[in-house]
Amino acid sequence: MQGLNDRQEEACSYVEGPLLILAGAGSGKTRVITHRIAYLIEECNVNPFNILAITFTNKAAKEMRERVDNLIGFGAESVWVSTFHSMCVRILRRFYDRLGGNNNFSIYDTDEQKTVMKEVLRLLNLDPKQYPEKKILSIISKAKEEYISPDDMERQSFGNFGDIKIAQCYREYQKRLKANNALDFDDLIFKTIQLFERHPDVLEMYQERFKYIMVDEYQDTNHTQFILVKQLSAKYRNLCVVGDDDQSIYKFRGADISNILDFESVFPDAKVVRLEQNYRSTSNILNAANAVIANNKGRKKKTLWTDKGDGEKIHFTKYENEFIEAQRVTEKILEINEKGVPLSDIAVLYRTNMQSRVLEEKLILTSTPYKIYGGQNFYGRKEIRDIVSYLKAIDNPADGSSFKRIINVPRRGIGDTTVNRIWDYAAENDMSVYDAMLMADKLPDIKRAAGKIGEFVKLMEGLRELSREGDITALYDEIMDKTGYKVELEAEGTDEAKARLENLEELRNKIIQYERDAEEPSLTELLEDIALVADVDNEDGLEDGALGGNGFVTLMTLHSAKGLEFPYLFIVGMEERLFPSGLSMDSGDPDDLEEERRLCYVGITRAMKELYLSAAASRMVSGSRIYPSESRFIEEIPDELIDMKEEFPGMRRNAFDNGAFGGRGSSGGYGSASYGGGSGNYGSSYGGSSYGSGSYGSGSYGSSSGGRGASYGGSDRGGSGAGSSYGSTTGSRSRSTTGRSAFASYGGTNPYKKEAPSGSGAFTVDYAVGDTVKHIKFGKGKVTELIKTGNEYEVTVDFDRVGEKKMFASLARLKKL
DNA sequence: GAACCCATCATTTTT
DNA sequence: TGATGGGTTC
Repeated sequence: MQGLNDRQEEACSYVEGPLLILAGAGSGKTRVITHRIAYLIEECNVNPFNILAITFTNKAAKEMRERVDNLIGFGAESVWVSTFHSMCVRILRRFYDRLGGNNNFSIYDTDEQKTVMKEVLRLLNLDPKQYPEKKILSIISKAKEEYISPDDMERQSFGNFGDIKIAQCYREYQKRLKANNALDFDDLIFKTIQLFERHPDVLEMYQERFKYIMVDEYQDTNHTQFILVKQLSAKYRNLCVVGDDDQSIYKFRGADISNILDFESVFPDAKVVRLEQNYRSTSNILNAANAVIANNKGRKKKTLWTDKGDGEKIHFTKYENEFIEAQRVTEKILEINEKGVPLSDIAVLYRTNMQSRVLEEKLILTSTPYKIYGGQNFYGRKEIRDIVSYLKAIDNPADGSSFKRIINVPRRGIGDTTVNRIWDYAAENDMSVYDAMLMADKLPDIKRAAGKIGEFVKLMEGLRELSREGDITALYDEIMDKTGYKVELEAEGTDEAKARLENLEELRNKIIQYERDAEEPSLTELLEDIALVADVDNEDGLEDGALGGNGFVTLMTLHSAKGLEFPYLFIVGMEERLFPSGLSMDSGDPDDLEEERRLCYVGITRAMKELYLSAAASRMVSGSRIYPSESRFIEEIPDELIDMKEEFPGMRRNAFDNGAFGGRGSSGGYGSASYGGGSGNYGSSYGGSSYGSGSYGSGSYGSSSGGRGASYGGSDRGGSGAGSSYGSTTGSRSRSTTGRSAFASYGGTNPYKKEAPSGSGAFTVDYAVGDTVKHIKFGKGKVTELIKTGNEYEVTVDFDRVGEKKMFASLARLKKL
């Protein structure tokens, strides 16, 4: 086992019996797992067929698959590398009938769950205001994660009225799912456990198959996943779990940290190996992370170390507000980039998605290519969901949720009333909605719409007929064609419609690709892939810079950064009540705060070379301006590791030229003076010498404080300088990433927004002089002037209400009328 | 069935 | 502030 340190080697060669590998951040965890698999096969003569490696995300599974294949070569393909969920689907597709189900079940996502829950609420005559489906679903999900059945729940309610109602919803929901021949995500695990419990022969078959089991990211497992692992490993007891309790950050979605903390009491003969040597960060960064996490009580003690040098100190700067914070972070990024660091080596992390917005604005302004991770994914888009629903309805005629989605899309004159009548009838008679539709003309009160239903059924029958031929691409084309979906979008002709058509074309490509790559393509399996693989787009993004390009800056939440690393890292918004979040502080459960601290630990340990932390002295939150103090996590970093600064408007130049002023804890004097009574009217206190006057003027951020007139009048330091130097390089790259995903973000509000294609500095407008446009704040107006300046447009609009305004097109977000 | 208006509500997210 | 969803109106 070349290239492994002693601890890593120990972890790899301990193969019999339970083993807990406590793998600190950056300690070469994946390496250990893959090498351990290799060791099992090559040194212990274990048949690869008998090895199971479970991960959490598809991405991780894919990565591990590749690494195992590379390391082992022949025979590697028989190792099962899988996520919990896809493993369970595979098992249930074979044996769900043993539980009285249909092996051809559909998998429901949150949207479809909501549809079902809405029906349940209607059926039980519950007020959706009192029982919001989202809340009920989350309670049910929690129950399922704890392996609690509807009966258990009712028993545990001890007569509490509300609880009983929820238990009833739970029972009815399961009933409706069953009628739809569908399972939700939690069911996948739940039903597998149930299958194993009720059918020991099936369990034993899998126990024989999986003699050696490895679970990655064990700190993220929930209770049912724990049960499942325990069941599978009960016979041979060769269970190796790998994780880091300090990186447990998913309690809110059911992760149970006690799984890892109590591993040794559940398996008293377990061996524990700690991987504490970090290969990622400088020792300053590491020591800061160690110091922060040391404040947590419930943890397995671990101290990361490295033989790398100290490196630079961690930088912390407190800025006046979130705009300046974003501004300065952007400038700093460009500064680092100019030294030859590709943008892909730089990331900005934040606690909440909302914080990305202001950063985005500054990055657009400076034409800095960026990419936001998180938010809406490809399969979440309306048009994709629509067509996928057609496919699902064809594949599984019992799938009521999918039918509900498409029955009137495109419009075919089947209204809610008709739909409700059919659905009610189906529920009352315990039949599928499709069967109810088949006899629509016999249903009471449906006479008028019966003909339309008949046509729809005929359409679906035709498509199902075609689907039997097995050519999914042809089926897709027929759906687009025969339903009129394509024609409708084409007729619309808007940019949005065009973008939707492009997305659908992308879906078609994915289908073609699937049919080409799959061993035995089937509609069922395709839909399964779609259900279980949330986002296919994110894959290539991060490595762009590694290919020699400049790449783009990565923006993401601290959560999504887990498992990644960046040479230059910014964490913004280090403020009390933002990070740690206010909710975690108020919850009363001290572990919530500890989880925030773990999140901070995860954040810090993402940094390899340099770490820039920042906070804003004032920030807009939920519509009002607040004045947070800096995060306790900053205080927890030892003085000698961190370089503390404050930059405030009046002293701005000093702050900038002289570097630090005021040591820690000196925040009192500065800034507070300039905030007057805290009325949010900070605008007047700066805009002084060093900054172009209109930089933060009214129009752009909508702060109604008049006075400045045209927004962004002056030239912005970072803006003009960087704009020209980055414009050309970025323009050419935008397309090269992944085509469609060249758009700046999947998240945000409008995935089709024309502005700000990441990577391409080229911003385009769809209006011209003379057009009537609408501004979100100023209302309607006429474009009187449109000047292209570099990558931007300066647009002048004569508004009906407020007169003439000059603004940057990328920020004004004008809509052509 | 679409266009508006008002109220409400605002962590983190994968499968 | 702003997005979103429900309800109302034409």
